[in-house]
Amino acid sequence: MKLLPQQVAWRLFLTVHALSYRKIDEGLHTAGCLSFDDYDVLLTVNEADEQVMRMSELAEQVLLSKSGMSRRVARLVERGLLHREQCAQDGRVFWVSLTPSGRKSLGKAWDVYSSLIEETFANHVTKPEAKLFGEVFQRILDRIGSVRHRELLQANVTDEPLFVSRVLR
Amino acid sequence: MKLLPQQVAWRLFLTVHALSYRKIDEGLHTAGCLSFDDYDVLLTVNEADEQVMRMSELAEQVLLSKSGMSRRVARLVERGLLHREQCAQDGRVFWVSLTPSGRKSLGKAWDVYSSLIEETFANHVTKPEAKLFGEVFQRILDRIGSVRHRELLQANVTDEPLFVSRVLR
DNA sequence: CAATATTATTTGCGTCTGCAACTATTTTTC
DNA sequence: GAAAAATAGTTGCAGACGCAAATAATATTG
Repeated sequence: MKLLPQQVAWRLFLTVHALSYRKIDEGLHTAGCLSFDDYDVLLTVNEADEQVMRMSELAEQVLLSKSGMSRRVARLVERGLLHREQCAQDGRVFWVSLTPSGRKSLGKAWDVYSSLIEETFANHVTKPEAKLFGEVFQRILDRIGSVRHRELLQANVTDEPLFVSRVLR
Repeated sequence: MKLLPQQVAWRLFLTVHALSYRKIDEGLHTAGCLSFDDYDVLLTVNEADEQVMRMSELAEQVLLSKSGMSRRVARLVERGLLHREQCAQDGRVFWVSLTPSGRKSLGKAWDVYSSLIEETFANHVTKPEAKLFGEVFQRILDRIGSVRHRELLQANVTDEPLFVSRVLR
């Protein structure tokens, strides 16, 4: 049985993801940074309009269940990285935002994370290759992805300090 | 702050992975197939020499902890998909192999899985693009990956019935 | 060849997760 | 404007994981 190049690419895609994911998660851990998972939550809040998000939005974007996010945020609040405040207008809603300490942790993690991206991925891909990757991945997202993720991508051309998210698992 | 094309590619890479992974896992589930995780275990055994593996090898290749694999295999044995037998020469070792039922489940899952790969990935990538992807991903694996994974790749050119593994998480 | 070290696997324990049930707070409806 | 429906978030519970300790079997060593 012969595999198509697309199938081979898929398999390699999965393998590269698994390996680089592990390496980066390990790297962040040994540098004493946020875990990849926590990084993603803080980053998502940081990228939100007004840098504030409600629990359910956060859960949806990070692709964690509501209950999972509820507990994750509780831990991050506990650690002083997030702030969680009941909405005055609608008592059902809770607004989550970064604390100064959370912002600092995010920045520190990004320093480490960005060099790990280079190490495990960017250094092995030429610029034109990367551009093609971006183009094809974007095409895939446009076809299979939700609107939400397309918006996220737009952020890449703004002028603000930026972090690269793993966006979900 | 401006991101390099490699960084943009990385972010899109993660996003595509997260979305397609979810879609495929869901698809397998609704079709009543093996979960992605279990599929990976059965596939790894199926690809092993003599279609037999020891626990620790299996854990290493699927990137699961030894304890995790111990329990996962126990469940799969329970369900009649794997066979687990103590080695006669070395009583510390346990050989894991597919049962006929396990082989059948694997085949059925591949039918579903392969069409899900098309849907979420392959259909959106041209052959030349896929070839470039394969080339670049292989390059990355050669530089950051272990020998083990390179070997896995060779399998893609054999004549045997083949499955594409997600190989790890 | 018995005591010790090493190797392969499993178990105890604490953590994190998702689902479904629950609580709390609006919003709708009649 | 009170009862019912809807919405936002949290908790109970059971499943799965990783780490470190425990077990079981073989290998080494003096």
